[in-house]
Amino acid sequence: MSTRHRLLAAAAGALAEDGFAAASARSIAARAGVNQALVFYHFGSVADLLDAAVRWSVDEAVDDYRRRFAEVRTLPELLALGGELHATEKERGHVAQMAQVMAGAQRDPRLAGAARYAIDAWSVQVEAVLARVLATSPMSGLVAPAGMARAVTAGFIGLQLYEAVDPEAAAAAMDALSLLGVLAQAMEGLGPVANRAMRSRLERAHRPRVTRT
Amino acid sequence: MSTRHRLLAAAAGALAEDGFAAASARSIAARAGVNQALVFYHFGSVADLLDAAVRWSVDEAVDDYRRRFAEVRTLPELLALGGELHATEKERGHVAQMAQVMAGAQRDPRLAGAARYAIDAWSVQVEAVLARVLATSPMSGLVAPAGMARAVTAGFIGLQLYEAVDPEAAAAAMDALSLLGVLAQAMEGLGPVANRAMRSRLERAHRPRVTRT
DNA sequence: GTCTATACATAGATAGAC
DNA sequence: GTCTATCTATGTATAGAC
Repeated sequence: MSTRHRLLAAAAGALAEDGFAAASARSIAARAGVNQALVFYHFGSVADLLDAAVRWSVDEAVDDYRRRFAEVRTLPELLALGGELHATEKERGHVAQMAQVMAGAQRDPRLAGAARYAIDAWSVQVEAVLARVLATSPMSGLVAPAGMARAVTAGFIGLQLYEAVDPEAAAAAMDALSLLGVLAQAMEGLGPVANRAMRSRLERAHRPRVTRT
Repeated sequence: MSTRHRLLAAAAGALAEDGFAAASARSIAARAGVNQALVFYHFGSVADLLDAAVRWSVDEAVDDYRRRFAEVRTLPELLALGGELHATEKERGHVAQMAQVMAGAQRDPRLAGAARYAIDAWSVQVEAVLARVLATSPMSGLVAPAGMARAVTAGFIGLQLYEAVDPEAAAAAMDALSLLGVLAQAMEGLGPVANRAMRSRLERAHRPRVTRT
């Protein structure tokens, strides 16, 4: 394993486990078992290293899940996969890492670029699933899969942050969310008549956007 | 305005605008226009000041919205209020501040306490609305308002983080979310027969929890 | 490519004058 | 209560030996 590679992995780990604020050149180098100066030799700056590490590790993580996403056919399946992803990635730290990157990105444009890259990478997967899953639903054509996918991904990151703050409450939140999938799924099997009725209700309710004054 | 008070406000502002990593005793004191040593005189440590500032500012923010939450009667209204809150608080920085606190909380137990306090404060408001709004819905009794409220609040924070990373995409995500409210609202007006049908579908689908092997 | 050594900025925190 | 001055630790980054 090359030093460059070790630094990438160490930076990703430092972000996930120690957080953005503690991801210094010294702590990353120590984690990688190499000298601190090599951070600057290989990547120029800590920000550059973090940027590279996020892109690298997000590519790896998404690759691992690409097949799983492709198998999803229903919304509850998507939520089940989300729950599984939540559990696995809590150990591996990929999503926690993203949360840290997004927090750091609030003031660092370079990290913001990495965060955009990461969210897009995950969202593209979710979007493909949503487009497939919602095609036969009364919601089809009314909801933009791209926007919904971003909402799902961003919301998921919020939940991941919450997980570290209050594990029990976060678990209760995940449980409650599973109902949304059940709800959408229940709409699927309504039959053509009820389906059309539901759809017309949705269209009528959706057009005049809700505005409060 | 007392020095103590100025420090609280400055700490809240530093968190929201400069981020957790940049919220140092010196930068906060500069923002408050007081000497750096006063942070330690009044609060003992930076972590203690941040903790106090978060609790103080969350109490203020929630107070501002208490009445508005109490007026909400439907899910689309809740989402509309959420959108408005998103817009106003982006300027005031209360939710961005929470995002920073949650990011910092990943490794700092004291900040984790503040984060729990903050999420609970918002969630209690959301929970009351959800309990009221869902009472007449086919979902009543199936979804735990407490868990759902936490999911909404945590997800909202994720969206707020996303806002700084990719404003256009975040706006698209908010738009897509508004459909969820419309969806639930459309279920409300289905009439008693369809309502019961929907409810039985939900109950059947919900009981045997979706598990993938 | 990797190391040691070091320059320099900024962090948290405290002592003591006022 | 507030200030100046200072200690100490840690951060980024670079120069130069190997």
